[in-house]
Amino acid sequence: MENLRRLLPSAASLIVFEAAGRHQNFTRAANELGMTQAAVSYAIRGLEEQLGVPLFHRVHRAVELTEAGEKFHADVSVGLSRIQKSAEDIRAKGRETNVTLAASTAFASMWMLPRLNRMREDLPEIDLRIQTSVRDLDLEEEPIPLGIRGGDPGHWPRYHVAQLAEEVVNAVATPAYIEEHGLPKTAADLQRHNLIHLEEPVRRACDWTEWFASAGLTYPKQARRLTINDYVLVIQAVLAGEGVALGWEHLINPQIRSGALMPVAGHVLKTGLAFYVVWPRSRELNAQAKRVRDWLLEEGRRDRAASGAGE
Amino acid sequence: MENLRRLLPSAASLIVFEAAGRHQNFTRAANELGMTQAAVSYAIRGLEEQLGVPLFHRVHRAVELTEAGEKFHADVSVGLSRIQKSAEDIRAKGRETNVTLAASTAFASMWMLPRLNRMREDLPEIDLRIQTSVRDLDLEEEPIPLGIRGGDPGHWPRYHVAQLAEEVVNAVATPAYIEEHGLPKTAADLQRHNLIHLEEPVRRACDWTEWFASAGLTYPKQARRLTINDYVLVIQAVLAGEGVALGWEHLINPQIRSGALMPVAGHVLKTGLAFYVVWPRSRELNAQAKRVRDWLLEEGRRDRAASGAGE
DNA sequence: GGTTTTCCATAAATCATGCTTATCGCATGG
DNA sequence: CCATGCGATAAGCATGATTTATGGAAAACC
Repeated sequence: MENLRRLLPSAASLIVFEAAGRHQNFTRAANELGMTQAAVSYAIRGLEEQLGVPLFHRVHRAVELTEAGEKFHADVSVGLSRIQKSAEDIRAKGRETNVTLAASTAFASMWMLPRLNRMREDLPEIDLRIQTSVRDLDLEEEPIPLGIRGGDPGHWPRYHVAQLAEEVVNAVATPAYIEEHGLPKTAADLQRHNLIHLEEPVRRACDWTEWFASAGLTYPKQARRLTINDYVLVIQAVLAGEGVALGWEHLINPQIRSGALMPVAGHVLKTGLAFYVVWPRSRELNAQAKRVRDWLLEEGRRDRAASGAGE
Repeated sequence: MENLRRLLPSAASLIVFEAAGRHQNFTRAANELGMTQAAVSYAIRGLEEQLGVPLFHRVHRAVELTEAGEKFHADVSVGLSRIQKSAEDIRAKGRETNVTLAASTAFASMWMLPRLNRMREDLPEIDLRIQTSVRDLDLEEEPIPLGIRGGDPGHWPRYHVAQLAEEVVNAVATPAYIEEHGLPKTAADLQRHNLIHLEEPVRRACDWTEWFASAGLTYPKQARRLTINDYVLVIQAVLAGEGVALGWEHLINPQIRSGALMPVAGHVLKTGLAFYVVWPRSRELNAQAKRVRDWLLEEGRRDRAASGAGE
């Protein structure tokens, strides 16, 4: 196989030839390509010299492909169109401005939502789309580059992971509730309060039993028990003054900082697990997704710093 | 569909990319292409800017294709190799130096053979191959660009034709024969001579009957009759002093000029037909075949001029 | 039939881009 | 720790692509 560069030193003339052959007319080809007729003539002549064979008959005031030109044109068309299509696909993909993030409704509404404005400021050209679902999606199957997951990364060997926040579980209530029912100073105090339960149907979430256990207590049998199957609704119930619930620190930090919620009982549960930004190893993040990922992680760091400073 | 030239202004970088992707190594690609590593780096960077997507990971002291690069490389490889193959085919065909000419054995040995040296001088780089056959070949079926035919071009509408020589039929003998048997001054004289007959099995050829008729005579019943089925052998028989035969002027001109044969009886038959160089309309002559055709025609003109001057 | 139009080819001049040279940086491995 | 290997980068250059300007020839038009 000959060296392609020696065979076709002026690859650009292939493009010219393709257009010229298609039109069988140099002037029109020149128009299409945004160049002059003379340049087309020059390019074709060069190609003919390279190949040692005329590609066009010059006849009347027109040109038409020779037999060799016809054949070559067919092949060049096919070859170039394949390359062109590929280039267009790649460019289109590179230009895509939307990045989809798979997350739980809790994360979406309690972590992302308060930060969307900031994100719009930092990454104005990125169109973030949040895909919420009841169970963690398999990103390898979905056309989704990024996800948020809580748990043990050892269970997701097919994903890259970057930690966003530790799993820290607080008992929280509103100032109004505390005013009415008194402040539970210890975990033991809490056993007399209205505890709101999350019954997460799919994802793992710690419950009061676990929380009390971590405080060295057992979960109190209690009459006034409210169970809700959605974390967002649990927090809304707390905000409505219905009682005390467990809240993931990274999700309720904004409300704690604003004073809407207060941690109570002086005990937190650190499960040793964490929440992660994840993306499949099988694909590559495009530039935009990378920026979103980095922004999320940076935001996580900012949040930790803010909490740390606040303590 | 976007303008390909805007999409890929530097088409040459495709070739560079193909090599670089194949080697996954810029330095080696540069070697293969006969350029410097810097140029490869530059070309790839340009392509990446065009596409808006990195094509290679720069890692350690190496590069490897990104996902996008991988895909693009596959398409570029296929596309370019198709074009390359086509270009190679065309070049090979253009470089072919052999030209085949289909002709009768008579034309081959009596017209071409004496001129081969001259042709080798005039067209030294062309390797002429003469294909002789008993019947005129169908050049559209055979991979033969040029042929020699005698007859009426109206019968070959699918061929381009260019006249090489009129059909002029002479009665000829050797000086030795004339010395021995006396010079036939008229056609009538010939009726007492040893007439050698050609019995052409396939191609049309005029015979003594026709010749005498054109002279206003009838073919003489004659005892000493020699019939040969090959024109070359007929002439050889004449040269051997066996008698008088009919000879196509354009074929025996060399011998007439050299004195080896002499036209006798003061009568020639012009049939109104002619001999032609022919080539099929369905294909195009390549450059070499054209040169051979033009040389043949020029040689025909030279021959006529020489005969005309000689008269 | 002459004039105009419409093609392509060609020559000269210009411009730009692709390429080279030279150098640096960085990571690896002896 | 230095040598080696490989890429990136910057600056300058040269070639080749492109333009402008012109000519020619066939066809179309009046």
